[in-house]
Amino acid sequence: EVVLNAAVDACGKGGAPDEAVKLLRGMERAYGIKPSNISYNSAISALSRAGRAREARGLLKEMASSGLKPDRVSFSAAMQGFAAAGDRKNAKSLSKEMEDSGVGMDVVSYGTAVSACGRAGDVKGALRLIEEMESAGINANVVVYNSALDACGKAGNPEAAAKILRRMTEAGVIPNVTSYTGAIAACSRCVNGSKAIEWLEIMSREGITPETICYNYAMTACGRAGDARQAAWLLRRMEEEGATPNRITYSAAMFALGKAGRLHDVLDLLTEMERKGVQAD
RNA sequence: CUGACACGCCCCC
Repeated sequence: EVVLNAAVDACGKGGAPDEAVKLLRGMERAYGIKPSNISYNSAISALSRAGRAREARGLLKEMASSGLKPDRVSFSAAMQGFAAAGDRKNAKSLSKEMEDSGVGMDVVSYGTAVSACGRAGDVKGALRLIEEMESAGINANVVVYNSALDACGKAGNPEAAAKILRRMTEAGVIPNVTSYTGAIAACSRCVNGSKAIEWLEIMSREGITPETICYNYAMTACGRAGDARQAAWLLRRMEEEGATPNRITYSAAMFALGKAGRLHDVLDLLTEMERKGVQAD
């Protein structure tokens, strides 16, 4: 039984949702083992991960009609399929069903709902959910705030990001790299390279070492702002600071340089990536 | 043994 559940989970994580569902269906027939909540949850999660949200929700329904009681994990796993697509409506309707069926929302299910807003760039919706969870006595954690920051990133709203960073700090939640990445992404979206660089400095000062992704967003910001010098400077700077440029870094740098007409520099970078063994595409 | 967070170009916004 544990073995079969682990197998269902492994199929899901390995990107084989159909196998996961097949195993779930075969459990009773081939092994005489009734699928448990964990079996269903693993299969639901497999479908959500594959972007098949409606089928995931279908399994959730089926679970209820087959005499099992969907739990918090079942609902969050199904919600995740919609959340990943930024489908707030369906995510919300599942959270409603969750409460209606007597399964309370917890920090993870709220986190999933906030991430639906995050992907959709819906800062207001994200903040509303945070208020709601706090008034329900559930404290938002760093993941929840990060999802709200992701909304600021997608919406290109660095002011809102600054506000959320302040707010989480006041609530005793320490921002991490992902948190600052949201703020930098917001600058990138709104074409503000120098503000992005400011955030890089702020986070370093706070003792959080910027990772490659942070520089990538900052370079994209510079590129969009038409500031190829800053982008090129960031590329050198990140290496000095110990961050490793990846394929996305180079494409952001090349985008910035190309836009400024510095084609020789673009070609130089291509050579440099090859020399460093970064795969071009 | 099961659930939530971040990256380019193009497209969308």
